[in-house]
Amino acid sequence: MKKTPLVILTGPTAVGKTALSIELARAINASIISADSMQIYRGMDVGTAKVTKEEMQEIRHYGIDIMEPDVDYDVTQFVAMAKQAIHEITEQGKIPLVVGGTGFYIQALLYDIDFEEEEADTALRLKLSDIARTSGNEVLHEMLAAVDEESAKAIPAGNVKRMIRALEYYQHTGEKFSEYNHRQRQKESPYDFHYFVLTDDREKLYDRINRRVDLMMEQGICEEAKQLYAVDQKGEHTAAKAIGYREFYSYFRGECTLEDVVYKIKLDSRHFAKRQLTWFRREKDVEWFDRREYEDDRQILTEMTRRILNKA
RNA sequence: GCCCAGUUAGCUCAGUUGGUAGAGCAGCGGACUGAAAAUCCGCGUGUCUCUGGUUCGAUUCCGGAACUGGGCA
Repeated sequence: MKKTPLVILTGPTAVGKTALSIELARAINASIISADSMQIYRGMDVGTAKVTKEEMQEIRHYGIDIMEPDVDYDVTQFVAMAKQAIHEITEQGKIPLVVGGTGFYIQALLYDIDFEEEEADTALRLKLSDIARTSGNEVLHEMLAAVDEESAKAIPAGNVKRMIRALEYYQHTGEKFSEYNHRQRQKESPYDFHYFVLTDDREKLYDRINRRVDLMMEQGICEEAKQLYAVDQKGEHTAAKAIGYREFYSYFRGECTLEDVVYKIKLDSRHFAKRQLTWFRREKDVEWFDRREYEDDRQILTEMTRRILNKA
């Protein structure tokens, strides 16, 4: 059977994915699926640099504004949503275009990672994180080593979150997490895809990030953060972990100045962009588009379109 | 003009009882398969302001200069 075509457009925060994605969607007759872990939340617009209605034009967007910030979302929900959207878009004779900076989501979708086995076990996660807090990370690490040596070797004792997931998986399935991972890694993508990663000179990227944060301040990111804070004062939900929002928490509590907040948002965004780049560098089959090698978006667009249509 | 303090990594600063130096932050690299904008791991050579002197040896002690801050006129 012929594989479903799929185009991915990603890259670090602030490289200019959004503007290009609209142009690309028009050029290849696509609908867009957002692969962004924070743009799914309503009321978080300027801080997530969300596409506006005007920017969208006539292009249909999936996966934006589908959750309230006090409800948690995760990869499994993303994959389910995206698969449904791909089906729908393909039925219409259009190409699904995945756009967003959440590499983990893209990976899970692209290789159709199997998440069926169980529901997230919040109670167990809490219990395990309690153990780490009261008895120390080493105890958790030893627990993991006892059932899954390979995972214990791969996950440092400092990384409580990943130790918890490995233990959770083992408890629920009786299979070692490392074995499961190994199995998933073998998977071949069910899609006939292009994995475009947009990048740029590091200094230019950081400049753009810094300037964009200043702009966000003018556009009312503070008000949005205030609303989020009102809903989730403790910052327990995933949405409250978003860069551009979480930095306001200490300000609202009177622990720092607004200047400190701006500095921190810029810093966190730069660190984030760097992590994204690390992620994409490791991914297989990506096609890099370095802005330094092209004169403008027009040229990049032409080249992307050429590659997509040549294959089809 | 005089007196005091300072000048060490991109930034803030430690330190060397004289044997050419180290933290935090920044920056850089990496991991990641149900929290992922999350979480975690790793990487520190720099004219120790310049210039004379003492010394086997000075970033460290002494003299001078420059710059910065504070004080007195």
